[in-house]
Amino acid sequence: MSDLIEQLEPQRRVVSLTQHAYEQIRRALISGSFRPGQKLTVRSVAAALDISQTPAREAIGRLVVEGGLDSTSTRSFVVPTIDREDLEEIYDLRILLEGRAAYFAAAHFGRHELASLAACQKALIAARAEGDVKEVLKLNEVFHFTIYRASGKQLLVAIIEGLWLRMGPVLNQLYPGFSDQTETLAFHADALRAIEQQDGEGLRAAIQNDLKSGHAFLSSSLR
Amino acid sequence: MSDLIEQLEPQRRVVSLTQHAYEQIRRALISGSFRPGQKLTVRSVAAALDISQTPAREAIGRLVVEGGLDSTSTRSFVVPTIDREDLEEIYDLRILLEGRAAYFAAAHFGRHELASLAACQKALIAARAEGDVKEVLKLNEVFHFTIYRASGKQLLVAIIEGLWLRMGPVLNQLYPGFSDQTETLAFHADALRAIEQQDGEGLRAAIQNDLKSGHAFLSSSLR
DNA sequence: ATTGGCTATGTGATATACCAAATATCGTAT
DNA sequence: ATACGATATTTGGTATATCACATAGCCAAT
Repeated sequence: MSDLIEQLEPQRRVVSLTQHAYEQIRRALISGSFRPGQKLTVRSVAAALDISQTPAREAIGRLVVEGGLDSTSTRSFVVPTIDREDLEEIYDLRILLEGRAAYFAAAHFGRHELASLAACQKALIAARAEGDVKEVLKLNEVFHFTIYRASGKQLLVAIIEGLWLRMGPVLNQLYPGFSDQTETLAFHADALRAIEQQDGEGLRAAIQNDLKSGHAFLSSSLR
Repeated sequence: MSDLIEQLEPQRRVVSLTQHAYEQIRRALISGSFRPGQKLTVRSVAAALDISQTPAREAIGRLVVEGGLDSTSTRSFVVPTIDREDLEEIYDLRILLEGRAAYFAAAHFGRHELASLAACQKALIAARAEGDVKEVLKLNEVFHFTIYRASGKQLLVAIIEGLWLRMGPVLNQLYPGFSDQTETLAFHADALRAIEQQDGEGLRAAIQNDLKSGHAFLSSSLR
């Protein structure tokens, strides 16, 4: 009897429309699908996702408190524009926090996770060779967060996600050049080596070097 | 003509009901007015604030994405319960980030801000003497955030606020003892001295010592 | 051609009705 | 008395109507 019960499917949890809309917009922001300054209206989001205004409005409101969207004092919502000062503060924190997550992750990596990380790096190299910028950015994200999540520090990872959320739109502006950077691959290789040796400080350094090179590129690109 | 225009009031901006509800609940959470495990329903919030369900629901949803409330898989919202592991991670990050904000703040303090900070400390001593725990917690918050905001790092301060949001409910559990701690006052005095001398490292140390003593207390209290 | 105002339209905010699912209540059968 | 099941109630989720305000476009008057 209990065997049968174990097998039964627990009735697929249909995620709420609000949650779905929230995740869709959030993902689009992180992946740089939106342009800074782009305007969003409740009705346009509702229409695009074929839902009513209530869940669309809730999703937008949630992103506003996270800083993923701005609520202009006038009546509309826009994708935030990042100025140089913002960029400096974001990268300061990214270097600090992502470095920290990487440090803790080194001790927790299993064989399986390391293998999937190596596969990710391989795919990233291939995507870059093909000039598939969208894919490069996506795989870069997977690479980094695979490491961060291995730290086991959920709160830390959540904060880092919030920083990527704010970064996303600038990638839209700049990613044709951003994804072309060659140093990234070398730093990722350093990271893989550090993980194999369970070298926390080495992993921290590799990740921080990766971020610093990205920062240098964006900083010079941003006028 | 332009003089007159300067003087005109820009028509006071009535904050939306959603925003108001959000701020009310958030403040209640940070100040420890809610008990961990306490249940919130959309209708009860709407009734308490005398608003309809829509803004109440939006306010709750926003706090859920911030981690200030939990959305139990079943249909209801609860004030999160913090376990020991959560507490450790929160304090790790608080010590890191609040220390950092304090460090940057030391260089930016003006005469005026220092005076108001000293006044805050004086009030805190008085409130503690009277055993007014609510007031002690409130003034302690003002003291800390006056420093953090002086750093000029808006994003950093926002992240720190998010950590206080998660801390709030445990204060409810424990604050009778928490607000009785005597070390806090000494560390605050250290902080004031460090600010006078524009000693960033000293200010960082003072704040971190304050947090560490609080952590030690909570950690031993939490079973 | 410029200025002023009127109108139409778009938009966020709120209230409310309704639904489905979860929970609570209560009665019945053994 | 206890366990089970049917019914009632609560509750979150969604859609929609309505309101107030902002913006844009247009027209007329000077």
